Amino acid sequence: MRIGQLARSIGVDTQTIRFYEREGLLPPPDRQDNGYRVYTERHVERLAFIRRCRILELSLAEIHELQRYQGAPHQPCRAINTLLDDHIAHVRSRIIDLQVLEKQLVSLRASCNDDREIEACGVLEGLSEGNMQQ
Amino acid sequence: MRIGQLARSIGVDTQTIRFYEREGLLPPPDRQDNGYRVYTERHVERLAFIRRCRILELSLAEIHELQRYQGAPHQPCRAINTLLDDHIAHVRSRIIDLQVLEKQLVSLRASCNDDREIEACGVLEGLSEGNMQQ
DNA sequence: TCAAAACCATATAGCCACTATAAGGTCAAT
DNA sequence: ATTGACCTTATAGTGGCTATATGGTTTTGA
Ligand SMILES: [Zn+2]
Ligand SMILES: [Zn+2]
Ligand SMILES: [Zn+2]
Ligand SMILES: [Zn+2]
Repeated sequence: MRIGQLARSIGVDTQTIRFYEREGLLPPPDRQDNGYRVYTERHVERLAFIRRCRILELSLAEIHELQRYQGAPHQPCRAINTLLDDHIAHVRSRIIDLQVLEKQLVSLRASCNDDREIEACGVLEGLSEGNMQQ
Repeated sequence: MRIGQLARSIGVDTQTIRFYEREGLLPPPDRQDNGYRVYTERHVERLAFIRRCRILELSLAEIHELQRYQGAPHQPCRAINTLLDDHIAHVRSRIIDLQVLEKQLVSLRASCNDDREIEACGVLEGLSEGNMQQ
């Protein structure tokens, strides 16, 4: 299986596959005589794993860590669960930040209707005056 | 006022100020004979404006656009309000994405307790099998 | 008085996870 | 013979900074 077929089967760009190889997330495949990469079923699974992690917005570093754990199957799995807990905490904290942000933005937006001159725009005034909490 | 004092008064790094100047968000200040930048009260206000926008996570491009509007004070302000509406829409859509993500992560986490070998880790299994929606 | 500390300058590279572009080699079908 | 689809490497760009290197200037104080 060549790179284009692998890319289509998983739904990523060929560039991304080469990028993962450079980053050490995908093992370097064998090459044909002409230099073309040849992938196996293992590469397909490995790439699918990476993509599932990325959909969950795990970082490449976190994925790398998970791959290291996979290499030591008889260790306790607590580190993996902790990694996920930390990631969940990041996501939750980001949600809260954005919810605060949304409130501020909505309140700012409420300070203007659409029928003013820029000079009198409530939004621009709100941004220009220092009445912002934090 | 030199760059360090400006930086401290607003709470940014001097590098950031030079960066904003390069990006065209802060007008280039006058220079002393030794080449040091000299800022005025206008620069302070302009930098404070940028930072308030950044706290609301407006992009530098959006801030640039707002600054262009400020230069045409007798135009109608609808474009500004629309810019903010679009930004609010981005934020809301990101919140929803992250909430979906959080649910998926929590459900994945629930598939493992802390007392297994990596081989049997529910989290790793969940990531390795293709049972993910989307 | 003179050296250290604090400040300023520019240029360059790194962060993250890709994405885009350039310039070219390989292969099958028309 | 040429098109088109595919493959290769190398390099640069995205955003919004932040860090580092290297060197000039000013201020402080022993
Ligand atoms: Zn994470
Ligand atoms: Zn308005
Ligand atoms: Zn926006
Ligand atoms: Zn586990």
